[in-house]
Amino acid sequence: MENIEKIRHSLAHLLASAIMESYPKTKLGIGPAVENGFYYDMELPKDFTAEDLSRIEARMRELIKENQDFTGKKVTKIAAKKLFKDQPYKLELIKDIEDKEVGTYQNGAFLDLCKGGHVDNTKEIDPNAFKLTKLAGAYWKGSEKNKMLTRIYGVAFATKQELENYVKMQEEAEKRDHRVLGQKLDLFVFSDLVGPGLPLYTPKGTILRDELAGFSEQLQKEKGFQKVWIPHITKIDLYKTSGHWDKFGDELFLVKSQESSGEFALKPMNCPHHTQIYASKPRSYRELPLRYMETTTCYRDEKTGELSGLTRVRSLTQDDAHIFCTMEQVEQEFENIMEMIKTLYGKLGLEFKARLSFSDPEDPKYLGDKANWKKAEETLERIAKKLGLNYTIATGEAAFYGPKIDIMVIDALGREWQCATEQLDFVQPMRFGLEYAAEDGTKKTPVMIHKALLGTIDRFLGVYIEHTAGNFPLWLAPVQVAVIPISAEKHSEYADKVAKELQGHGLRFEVMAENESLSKKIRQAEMQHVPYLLIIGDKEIQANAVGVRERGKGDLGAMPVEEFLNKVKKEINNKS
RNA sequence: GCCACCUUAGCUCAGCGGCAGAGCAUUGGUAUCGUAAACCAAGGGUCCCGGGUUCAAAUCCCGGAGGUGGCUCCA
Repeated sequence: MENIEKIRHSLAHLLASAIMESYPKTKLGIGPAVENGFYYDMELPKDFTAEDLSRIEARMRELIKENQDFTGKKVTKIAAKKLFKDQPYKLELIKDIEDKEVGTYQNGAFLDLCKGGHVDNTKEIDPNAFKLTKLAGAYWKGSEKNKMLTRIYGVAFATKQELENYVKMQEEAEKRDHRVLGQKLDLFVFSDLVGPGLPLYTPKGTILRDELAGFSEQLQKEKGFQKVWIPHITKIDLYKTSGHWDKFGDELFLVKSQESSGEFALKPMNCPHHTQIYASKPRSYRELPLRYMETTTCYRDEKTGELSGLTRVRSLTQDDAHIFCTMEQVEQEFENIMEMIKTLYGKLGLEFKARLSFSDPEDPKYLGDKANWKKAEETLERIAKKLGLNYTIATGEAAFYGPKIDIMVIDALGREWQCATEQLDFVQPMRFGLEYAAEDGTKKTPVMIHKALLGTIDRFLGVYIEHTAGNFPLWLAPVQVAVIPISAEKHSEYADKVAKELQGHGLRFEVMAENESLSKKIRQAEMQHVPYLLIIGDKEIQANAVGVRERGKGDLGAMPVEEFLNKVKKEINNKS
């Protein structure tokens, strides 16, 4: 075990020590080390406040300075049950342990049930390199059927400097928060009348969505994907057949017809609809692969507490596609998709790695026979190796109908986000009775591949806003050029002439002709992260030029309008 | 959905039992300005909603909605 992990784990014990001193009736759950720190779950005898938190934190510092030893001791389960007779959660843990003996650790007056992994003495802990950060609720043993305990989180590092770096990083992340930037840059809004988790996109936000979706569609068309269109509601019978009704029935938005019988639902995904286009007529092997794509919105009745900005919404738009093909074609199709993903994320300046999301053989939620699952998972891993993907395997992360290659995007702050996905599905073609006539004249079941390049556009936009901190590349920027006449009176006419040229070349621009100082207009445009500002004054009019200022680079000096147009057109075409 | 906290002008926030406030933004006026905030003035409020306590509630209590951080879930 790494030393920092020992420090974090030891701090969890010290947290419990300090708590037990103040509130001896507290029932302790578990207290492990986690990424960047530690936590302890407990049932406290009183409501805990932020002031209590800082008091406990101060007490922990004192305990550290006492240079307490951590001493481990194995005891029999019977002895342990006596030691922890007032701790019902610990007793439950002891019951679950299969060995005859269990580990205990003592520091100061506090004894905890624990299998070890501590520092030898608290003097190894820097009292200024940790902080209690927040109070949260957490279900006992992670199951929502169990009681909710209070979880106290702390962050901890080996040195004060590392803690300060971490805090700085958090502050940077806060500044980039897409919910904050979404408002500052006027990209999307929410309305209490429309409802939670239902973002409304402003004209500027819609440009971003359209440009991203357009790029994705362009890549797909080049690979032989055909655009289709499906209605956003369906009879629920569709999902009873697909298997989604059983898995996700309680997360469907139900729609009631007042004119006919039968229940309807807003579509929470598109694959079942797409199967019905495939199933509309007899298919031959000669038609395969059939690739249906669509940028379309789905609706999921997510629990309100799970909603968050654009990253978790109730109306989500996917650049979705479903490929119907033979088993032999699977590999080539996956390669095509991966090629699109590489191009897309390459142009967007995002690193990524792959996660093979496989089934958990112990979990009954996965439909279809085990042999097929095994075959599908082996196929995916073979493809991942062949494509030289940097991948990890995640057991229990598969969809209920098949395993996936999930693409984890790494943003500018090093955080990982699941975006693109490609999934192999043997289950739905079977359940919908899909067929094609094979070369030998027999009827065979096609394989289905689900793919999304951006994933959910809303979510991707949230990630991308934070990745770029709102500094979108020129081809995406809602306003690409701001034309700023120094004097509204004297220079507006020429500014309008320049604007007309920009318009003629399909550029998105704004003329800032308000009666304000040049500095103020530059400040406004810079705060909106406009990539290029064209300053227009007497000098420019005389030289038939524009004064170019580039975002983040400052004044580039004057250049003829023609030269500027060529420069930006090149930049846009290259998506650089 | 569960636990904790939060909600005052378009935005960021102060006020915390006794007259509803500031900065920015908006509108009007003056200045016509060379690379990140000119000056003056005015308008703008269901203090999230509903109920209760009180002579008196933005302020205290209860319920609800929305948000934030977690938990659970994520086709």
